[in-house]
Amino acid sequence: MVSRVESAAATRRALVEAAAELLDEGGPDAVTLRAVGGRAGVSRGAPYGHFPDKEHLLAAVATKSWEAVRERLDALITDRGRAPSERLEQALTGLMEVGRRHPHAYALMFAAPTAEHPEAVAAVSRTHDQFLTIIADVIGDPQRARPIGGLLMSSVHGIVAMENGGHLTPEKWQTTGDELVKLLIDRIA
Amino acid sequence: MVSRVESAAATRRALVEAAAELLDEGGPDAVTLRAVGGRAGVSRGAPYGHFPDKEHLLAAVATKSWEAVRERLDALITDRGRAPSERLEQALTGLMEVGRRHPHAYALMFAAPTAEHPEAVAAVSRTHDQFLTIIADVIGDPQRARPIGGLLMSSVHGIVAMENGGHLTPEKWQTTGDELVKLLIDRIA
DNA sequence: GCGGTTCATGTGACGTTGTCAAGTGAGTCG
DNA sequence: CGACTCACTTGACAACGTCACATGAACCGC
Repeated sequence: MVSRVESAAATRRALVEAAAELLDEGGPDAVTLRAVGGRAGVSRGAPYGHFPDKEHLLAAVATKSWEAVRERLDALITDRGRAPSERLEQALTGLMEVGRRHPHAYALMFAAPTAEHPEAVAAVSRTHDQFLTIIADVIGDPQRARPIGGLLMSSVHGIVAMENGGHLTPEKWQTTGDELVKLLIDRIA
Repeated sequence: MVSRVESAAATRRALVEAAAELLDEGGPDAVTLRAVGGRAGVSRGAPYGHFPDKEHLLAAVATKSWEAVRERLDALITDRGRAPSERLEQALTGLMEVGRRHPHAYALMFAAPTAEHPEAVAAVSRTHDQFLTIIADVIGDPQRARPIGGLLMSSVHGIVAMENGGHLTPEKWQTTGDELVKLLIDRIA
């Protein structure tokens, strides 16, 4: 019923999910290989059968998070019932939502992926491509869409990062992240 | 000549500087209390005479970095030889420059300062105020300057963060961080 | 000057962490 | 059914943050 390779793949999935859960619940310090193994139902050394080191496990978590965002964008692109501008707004606010709901995982997604994690780099690239697809539908010229897309992506990320870092206090800036995204789309897209 | 409190203050300064140097040179993993003490010329336990724990030492590094940025802005504001718009551009590109030259310290500056570090929060607030001063000189209405300032600050931070994380590749977005800052100022300020 | 006090620093120790090497046992195949 | 494979367990080690205690020089009242 459960072949050996299937159970190995299941363990790998369980390890990544356990790491993601621990990251969500307790931040980076809570992600211990011992805790990850424990939650996944294996021992502390088991992860080394699936990942060369802790960094690669975290890269797998980042990859999974990026893939989840990409799937949201896929659904958005497939849904032909919405106007392009509406899709763009939903794409950007969707990213902000992820950053708010899973701040630590979000920070991990935007941390520098060392060149030793090609799968993470590929997942980021695929997701960015979907962003560009959505943006190009709003901006007619696909040549102009790329820099505009870079600015939108960077700006929204900055807003989320400032929010999560506690640097975007309403008292200081007299505004909120949501308002800034609206203002951004208004001025840029 | 060197009183006891003076030498203690000097040691504290040396510890913060050593931590900042190690952070620049080897990233967060290189900042161990043993290495910090060693570079500052004291033992591994000496930092505990000046900081309750490692986190507070890092908060002092972040505070110092923010103060350095604020001093740059102070000089920019005092310099009456420049047009307000030029001052704004220099303020934003100056922040980007800091992010490029000291990526790890920059990341530390924008990490979430827990409420237990009021000095760090105060340094951030003071620096943001100077940003707002410069921005208000460009935007006439000081009421409108605050949200605009929040958007500019967040966006530039996002650009720097994307750059440092390797997520702003020219091939993908057909642009650079410098171009995006220019585009941002053009559209927003 | 001088004895007692204060306090920054040095040192030994402990629990935890990431990591590796050796061992183990269940699943797999001829 | 026997030998092999391979994911997993366990023991061990160095490094880390942190604490308790020891030390010695700078300070202060006399």
